[in-house]
Amino acid sequence: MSEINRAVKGTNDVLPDESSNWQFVERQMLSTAALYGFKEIRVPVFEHTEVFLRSVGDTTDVVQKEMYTFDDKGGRSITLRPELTAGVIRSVIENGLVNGALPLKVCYVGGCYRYEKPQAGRLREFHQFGVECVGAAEPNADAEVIALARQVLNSIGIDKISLEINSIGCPECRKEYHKALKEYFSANKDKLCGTCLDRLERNPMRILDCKSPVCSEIAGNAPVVLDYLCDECKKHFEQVKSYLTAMNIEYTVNPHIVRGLDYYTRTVFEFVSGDIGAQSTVCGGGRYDGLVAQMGGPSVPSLGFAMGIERLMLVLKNQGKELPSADKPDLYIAALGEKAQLKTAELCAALRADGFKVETDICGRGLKAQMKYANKIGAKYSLVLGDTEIGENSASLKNMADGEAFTVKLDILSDELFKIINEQALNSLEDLISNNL
RNA sequence: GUGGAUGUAGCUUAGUUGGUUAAAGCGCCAGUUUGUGGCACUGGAGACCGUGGGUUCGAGUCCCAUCUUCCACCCCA
Repeated sequence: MSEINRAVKGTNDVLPDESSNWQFVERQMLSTAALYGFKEIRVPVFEHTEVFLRSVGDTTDVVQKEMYTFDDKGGRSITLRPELTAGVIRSVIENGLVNGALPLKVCYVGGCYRYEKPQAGRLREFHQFGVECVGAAEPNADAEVIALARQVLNSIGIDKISLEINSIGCPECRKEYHKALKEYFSANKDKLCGTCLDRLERNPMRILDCKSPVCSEIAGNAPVVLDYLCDECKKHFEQVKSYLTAMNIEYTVNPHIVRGLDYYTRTVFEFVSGDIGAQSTVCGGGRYDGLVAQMGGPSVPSLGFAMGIERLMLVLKNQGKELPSADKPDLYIAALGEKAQLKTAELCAALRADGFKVETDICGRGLKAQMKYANKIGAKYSLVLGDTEIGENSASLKNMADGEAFTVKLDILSDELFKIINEQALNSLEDLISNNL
């Protein structure tokens, strides 16, 4: 296949049969967020490159080797967003939203772009749902945001998933911890793998995450962050845990979870699934108290999370979960002949104006083919219209599920159908029929 | 960026030691007495065998390159 009919590497189409799943999931996300007072914000897919350098961090892999960056025709350096927090915070600052009522609670759904090597659950264009809560420092804010994530997952049918939390402290206590880690790992320098030697310089906390057996064994005895937290951070973390318990949210403390973006402080958390391969983090988030100030706004403590929609879809699929399917057509009208087609057009217009999903033949097919089609698309009812029916001003309405048919008058078809379809009035079908006869 | 696997009709696959018009099932379309779907039967359309080179009288089958997809590392959602 040539390039013209092939999607770009690492991108995915959402096909007609899948789109209702996406619509369902996104609807659940936004409406669940609304329960907690989060309103949707929509920001551009691209930003000045500087926005990401400042927020995500210029030493991170995301910035160093995964961004789609280019100069536009005006000579600006532009980057397709690799995540949404940066752009959202930029917008919050630019539009002065921090001057309004705090906390500011916003949520978003949108595509992100990262030049990565695709694998299970990892794409170059992927979609995230996330929230940002700006201006809340208290530990119950952390718990509330985590609770929201949990409820979103539940609302789309994901229950088998675990929550891991950790605190990576504030910049003050993290300095101490880094020092301790460096000392510890330097002592074992000769045993560490190549990448970890590199990490030792750049970000020693990453070594805790290494999957090489040797490194992880060494990491097992490494100093634990939680032991290095300052009193304030320690207290905050304890309170977050109490709130989670109070809200009946199960969690495990995993001192090895380290988020990859520079802006995190204190609480970090992940929802992890064992059903989708190596890329098992479905939702990641935490507190970023310094970010707003770092991006030129006032100093306001904030936090948030993001979840990968494709990964959620994978979890649902691999766990065998069925989402509510798209609504089927209420009625298919099979029309025979020109006269009937005109009448059908009239009926379709009236019924659709009333909010019914109605389809009819637009391929010039015969009756049998039309009925087959009606069956294929899952129409709940079908109606055959020909010269005879037009002459008698009545036609036979057929329930496609059980084959039951009954007569309806054409001029009041809309009303009758409405009665039938609404409140699954299948039990009152008989009344309807006798009334019509 | 590193490593392993894959690539034949819309989908799932068969194609023997390289040999005449590349198969099957599902799906699609159309028929099986006149105007009623689901079942069954019959027929039809649909593939330059990922792409580009090469070896050969001859390649879907062998070699090289390249791309895609998949899986893992790395990293992250």
